[in-house]
Amino acid sequence: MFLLSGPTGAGKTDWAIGLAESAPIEIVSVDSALVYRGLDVGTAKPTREVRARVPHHLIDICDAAENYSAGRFVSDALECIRDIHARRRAPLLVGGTMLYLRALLDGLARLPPASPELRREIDARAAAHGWAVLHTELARLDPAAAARIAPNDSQRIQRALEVCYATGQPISELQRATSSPLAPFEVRYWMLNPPDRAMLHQRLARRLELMMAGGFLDEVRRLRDRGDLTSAHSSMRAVGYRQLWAHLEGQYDLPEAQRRALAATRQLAKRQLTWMRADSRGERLDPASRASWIRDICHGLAALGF
RNA sequence: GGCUAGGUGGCAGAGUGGUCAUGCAGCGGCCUGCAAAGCCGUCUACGCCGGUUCGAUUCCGACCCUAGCCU
Repeated sequence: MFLLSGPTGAGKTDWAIGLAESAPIEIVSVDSALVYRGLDVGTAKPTREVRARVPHHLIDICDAAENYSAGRFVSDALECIRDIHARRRAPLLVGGTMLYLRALLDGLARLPPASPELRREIDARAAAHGWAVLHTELARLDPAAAARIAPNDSQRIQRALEVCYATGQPISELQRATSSPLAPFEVRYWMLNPPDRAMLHQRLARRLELMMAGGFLDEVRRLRDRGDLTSAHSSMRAVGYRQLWAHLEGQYDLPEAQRRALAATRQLAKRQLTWMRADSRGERLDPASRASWIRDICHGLAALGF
């Protein structure tokens, strides 16, 4: 099986589709935003036509009001991989959600899933007393976790407390043991690495222009008009959606929203590049080497009898 | 030409005779079930020239530029 990651806008999707056109592969998306139905333009989701031609998985698998998670991703992805293998084809996992990728590569500890009740309760206490107080409480329950988590890092403090309450054990203890769910497979892992940041920024700007021209704002308006979504849903916290939502709420004008959306996109790409730099496992690919990459994989697959 | 206000880091915007504004962007980093999230760290600033001073971005003078008003 194959893994292809890279920052947003690097062209991962094009590569994957290019490969799928000449190799017996199916694409498994590794992307926390593509899972949501109704988020199309702003996520640069592969079109229906493309998906009719090349099998894609883990796209449009949940409602925008749901909260998908890394845990669900790992089991969903493993199921996809098994199915694709059963069809005598090779899975190509493609995406830029680095936590998901890492969860697959390194495994996730056996932790309880999110508990909406506990989170609500923790949020309420944070609103009343501040996160610093909860961090102090964490320091009492799980000193090792508290030492690693910044006093301001609301999300991780919440998760650590949630796990402590739910299991009665410190999260730092439970996180100790993990094993790679990909261990049984032969994996090749590539990272698409744009050599020039300025050029990537240009691409991102151009892509956002195209999204705006392609009805991005209407898409967000439609989602907002459903009435059951809020800016707190993970789907609406996605890059671009958040800023356009805020604009529709009257927080700033459209040019400002677009400016902020673009900045958020650049920051996303930067964080993805940071993950990539820290990961020595993947082979770095230059965007110019697409044709030879495809050729090599085709040869490799042919040798394996595909 | 005269008067007035002002010229602060990529942008916005405080302030002070000798340590630090701050926010945004940028850059670097962290990352175990919300991750397109959340968080941490970080940069060359004081228009120009001279003067006062132990020391000036801050005080004084000239000059340049900008905005408004006047002729």
